[in-house]
Amino acid sequence: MAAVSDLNAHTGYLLRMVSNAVSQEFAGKVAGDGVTVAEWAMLRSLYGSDGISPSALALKMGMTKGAISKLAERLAKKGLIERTGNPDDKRGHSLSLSSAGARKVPVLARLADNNDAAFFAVLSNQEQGHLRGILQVLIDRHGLSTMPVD
Amino acid sequence: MAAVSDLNAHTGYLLRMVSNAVSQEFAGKVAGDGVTVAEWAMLRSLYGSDGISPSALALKMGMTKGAISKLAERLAKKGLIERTGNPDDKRGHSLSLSSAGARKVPVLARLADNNDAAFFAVLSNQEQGHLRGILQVLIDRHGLSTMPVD
DNA sequence: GCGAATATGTTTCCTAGTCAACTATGATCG
DNA sequence: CGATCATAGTTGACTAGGAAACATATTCGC
Repeated sequence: MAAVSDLNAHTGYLLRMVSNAVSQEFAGKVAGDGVTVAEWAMLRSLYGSDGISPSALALKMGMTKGAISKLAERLAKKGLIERTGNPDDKRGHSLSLSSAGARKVPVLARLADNNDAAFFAVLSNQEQGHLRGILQVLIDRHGLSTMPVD
Repeated sequence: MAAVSDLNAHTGYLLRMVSNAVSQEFAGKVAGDGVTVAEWAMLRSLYGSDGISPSALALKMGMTKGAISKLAERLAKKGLIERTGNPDDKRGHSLSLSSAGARKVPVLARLADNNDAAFFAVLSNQEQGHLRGILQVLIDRHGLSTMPVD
């Protein structure tokens, strides 16, 4: 083996390549709807968790509260979500989908479904299952599922 | 099935979670050596391709030339690489490791090896092989290996 | 009940990358 | 040869996110 092993040899590196490719492809598809991948993720997270607080959402989405703050700002400006103050705790806010946002989610969800299906279609059903299983093991063992997505 | 399928259900989503986790862990480890993940990737790419042009490197690393330009700027400022003009074609430049940079690569390579091994150690050898195989299929079928890393 | 610790969001500064405009140089073709 | 076209690299405007400082607001301990 070489002293400096091939960068390609790292599984983490392969993972990053593939992950970037999926995301990038999806980014192109949702761009037509005027949203970014991160924005879609937030809209999706709000669907079903309406009225959640920014910090809870940060936990759920695996992002910092600063990032959520800015993301929410952008979505509010686009009229897709609404921010309201909490009367009980004046520090707290509530994030929820606007009606325009709520209408957009199913459309984007369909895009996401299609994108995923198309990208992984080059694998057999068995391989797809294998991949998902292995990823799930990694997620569990590394405690990555801090987010109770549903 | 729900009208809006679970975001967790998308394989691309799982992939992104795991990929981010590996990268982030590695980022923490190389931070002690004063470099970022992107900087390490460039140093590693230069090792063995000394004197490569910025645009060739962009192709190899799957980044835009603008990104390479800025990355090179940072590394040059840290004294880890050197930029020299090309006498034949006054447009072209050559990037190469400085001696300090060359000394740093093996150290970082060892860190990368360890990080990868540790992260995927929760999988059996067979599972690791499976994962790599599947990722390689995805990379091949989607034409992602534009980069002749070696 | 009042001071200290804690929680919530926002803001600022930084890294990181894309895209597109731009500059400078080189190549091609009439 | 010279106009046009192509290529190399840099730069600026922008999106995106993390880390930490910050301003409020709340709660806890005494």
